[in-house]
Amino acid sequence: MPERPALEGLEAKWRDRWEADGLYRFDRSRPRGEVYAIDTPPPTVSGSLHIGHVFSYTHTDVVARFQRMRGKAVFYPMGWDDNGLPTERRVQNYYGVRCDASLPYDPSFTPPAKPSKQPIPISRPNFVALCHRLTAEDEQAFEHLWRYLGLSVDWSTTYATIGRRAQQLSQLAFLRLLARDLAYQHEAPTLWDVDFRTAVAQAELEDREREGAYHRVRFARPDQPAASGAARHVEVETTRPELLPACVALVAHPDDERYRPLFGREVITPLFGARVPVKAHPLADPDKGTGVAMICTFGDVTDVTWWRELSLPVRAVIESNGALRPVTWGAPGWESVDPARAQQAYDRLEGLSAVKARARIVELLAEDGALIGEPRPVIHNVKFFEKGDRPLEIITSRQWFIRTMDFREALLARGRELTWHPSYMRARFENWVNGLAGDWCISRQRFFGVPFPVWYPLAADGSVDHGRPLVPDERRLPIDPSTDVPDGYTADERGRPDGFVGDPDVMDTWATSSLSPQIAAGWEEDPELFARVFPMDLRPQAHDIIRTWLFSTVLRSHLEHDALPWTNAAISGFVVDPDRKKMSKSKGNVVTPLGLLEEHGTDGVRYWAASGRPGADTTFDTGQMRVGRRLAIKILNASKFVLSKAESIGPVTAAVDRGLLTSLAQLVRDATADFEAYNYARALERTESFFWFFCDNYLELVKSRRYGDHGAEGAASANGAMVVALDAFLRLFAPFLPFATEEAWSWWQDGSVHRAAWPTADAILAVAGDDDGQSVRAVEVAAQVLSDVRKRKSEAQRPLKTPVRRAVVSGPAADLDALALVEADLRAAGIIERIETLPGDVLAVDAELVEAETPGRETGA
RNA sequence: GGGCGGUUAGCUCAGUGGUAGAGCACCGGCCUUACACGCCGGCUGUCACAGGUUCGAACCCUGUACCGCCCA
Repeated sequence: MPERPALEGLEAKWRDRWEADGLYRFDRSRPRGEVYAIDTPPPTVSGSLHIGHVFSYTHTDVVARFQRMRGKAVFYPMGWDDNGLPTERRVQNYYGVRCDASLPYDPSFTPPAKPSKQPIPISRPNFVALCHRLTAEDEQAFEHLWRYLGLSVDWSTTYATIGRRAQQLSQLAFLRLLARDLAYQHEAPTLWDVDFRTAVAQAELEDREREGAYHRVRFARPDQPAASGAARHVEVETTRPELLPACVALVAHPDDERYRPLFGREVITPLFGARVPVKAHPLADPDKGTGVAMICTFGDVTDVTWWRELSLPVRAVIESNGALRPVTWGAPGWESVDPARAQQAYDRLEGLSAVKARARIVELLAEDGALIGEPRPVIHNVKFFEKGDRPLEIITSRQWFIRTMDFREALLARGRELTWHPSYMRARFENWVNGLAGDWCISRQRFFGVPFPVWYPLAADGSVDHGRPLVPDERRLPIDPSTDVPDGYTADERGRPDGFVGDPDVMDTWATSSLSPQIAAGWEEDPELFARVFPMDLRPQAHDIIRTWLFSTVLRSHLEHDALPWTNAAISGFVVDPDRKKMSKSKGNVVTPLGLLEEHGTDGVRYWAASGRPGADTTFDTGQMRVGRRLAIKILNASKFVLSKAESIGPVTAAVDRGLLTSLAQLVRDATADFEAYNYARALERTESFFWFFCDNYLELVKSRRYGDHGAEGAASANGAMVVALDAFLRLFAPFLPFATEEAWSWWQDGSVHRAAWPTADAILAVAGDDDGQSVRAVEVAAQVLSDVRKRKSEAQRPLKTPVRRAVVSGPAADLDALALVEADLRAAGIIERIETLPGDVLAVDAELVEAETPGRETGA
């Protein structure tokens, strides 16, 4: 036991000891009922660690430590999410390279020491190798922080979402779904990012407000004879006039009297002279614009709905890079009343991006006289890929999907079966499931990801036969169809007529992350482990990815195992700055986690994090970290005091001691109930509050007695109670403040506090003996009187060691009886020479201090 | 526009029907032999607003305002 206990250095000391002792190793010999399994969120290693990570991972660790102390074998793996776009982007910037899938593998390639300005094009295998190389470095930095934070992860159980095992399982699970027709391939309009040139899923969308303008455009009505006097035009407002060549119909609400006469008739598009029908559909909003809208293939998701439900043809103009593609007007599907004029107009748009084409077509329409008035500016919501910079387009392409819509009701039922902490977070899940618009698109046209384990036969004419995919035997997985060869073929048949070709796509990262429980639990690889840990007990995560990670994991588990992947979901909030804004890099308000841990001590930072209730957004507050640090130091000092003269331990007989332990037993009950309800913050608050009472009042009350001033028996009772209390406090605080508690524990106990049993009320009450309520009251009365005496001294501005000549305590008889039990302790703690009592209604104290000595003249400055 | 959460002391937050709380900050005092990284004491309120239920409401119900998040 050190002379002056300190927190400095405890993190490194215990981190190394825990690792050496294998303290957090999972004991896989234990039966399922004695296991607590956690589906840890794999952090994105290409991103930077921020305070939000420290916050939410601490919550999980607190729960893990509690469960471990309750005797569970805790399965607490760590994954690294290195799969997908964020890594690609980081590798591109870090090494100055660009992936070109058409290049052959160069085994001798090494990246330049300094990234060149002009990105070096490299093959996909070379690019993937660099991804693996960089993520390996990133993982080390993450692991260092996690260990410094004291996460009780079993570091022998790690996985990476791009690792061999994750690839194998992603492919295996995909093939199983394919065999059951739960995964399918389909050519359909799909959300598309024109910069990343990939499909994206509904879950990856976000709305952003953008400035736009309504352009009023005039369509001709050939059904009205020139002489009739009726309107010969119909006017449409659109924010995307550049899609006019892709217009396939107009649409209005079925009840809209203005347009009812037009339904079933045709109008003619300006500039391009295409005849398009006017249709009725309830999704058309009579209050928007002129009440009649253009249906283009495809301007937005509503266009897709109209196109499908009204059985319209496709006339697509946007290419995968976002530019307007070449079109031959007059050809089948591009009929026009004046093909030459249409071509002339279109030639001025071809090759332009959507934004440039918009400006150009506005000029053309104005020249033509088809543009009515000036464009009317609006602020409207535009759909973006959450990682993208330009608005999403909708492009028809061949993609892989997992069936989702068929299971809407089943998923809602799974959501009800899951226990949510806090419970109201389930509404987020239900909102999302109810709002699903289509099956889950899982294919991405990218490079760094899990490939689809599929090839296609080539026909004699070289065309790809997507209808008969070639799949490998499961035992071959993982495979890369761009280098591996399907059974029955040879490598030189790749790309040749009657040969084969690999599927070029990779899977959405969520298609892998949604299998995190299966990957960690050894599905189809380690059946014994899998049976012990799956379904898991806990999924901890933040609320922003309920629609992605939580949803997709529930879906995969439902489809594959007909079960929930876990029984509890603990949803943590965000860390916000004092203005209630989310802390994020783009807002420039992030702080480096390691610096915080060093400044305030890990226990101090963990205290702040653990004070955040499940689901609650929590203010970044270094003040709370300082409070936590102070608490950790207090634990060390109080431990030192309790242990310093604790040789004589005997039966706990004194009223103060018995009362303290009786209250402590209640604390243990309450804190345990809090933990069982995942309300760790409440458990911490209770424990902390009682601990300060223990230090400030109980320890002061028994100090004199435990030093032997009132005989050996009294000292033995005090020591007995203090040691029991300290033992319980260290255990109760251990999940929150693992370093300070372990340090204090090591001064007098064998083994680690983190492997010690969670305290029980019964064990403490066995020491305290039967309580008639009087001993608990005696402690309260003593604390009250002591406080009043201190107040008297404080108001007189006298030192606390000033003796009290006489204290008159008035109060109800029961309180005065209780007082008698603690009088000796109270007189010693308050330095009270004599205590007198008077009957009264409420407890009150009148204290008379000894006279102040005549202050002698101070000498010196 | 829909859903969810929040609004309590200067700040950060507890508080599920029974006398409004804690910590921080602030002010004053104390080197009391575990701790000056400490201790003692003090100050601080229209519990967002308006109705309702109840013997009694910060808490339950209805509505409003504002803040935040999610989804259209």
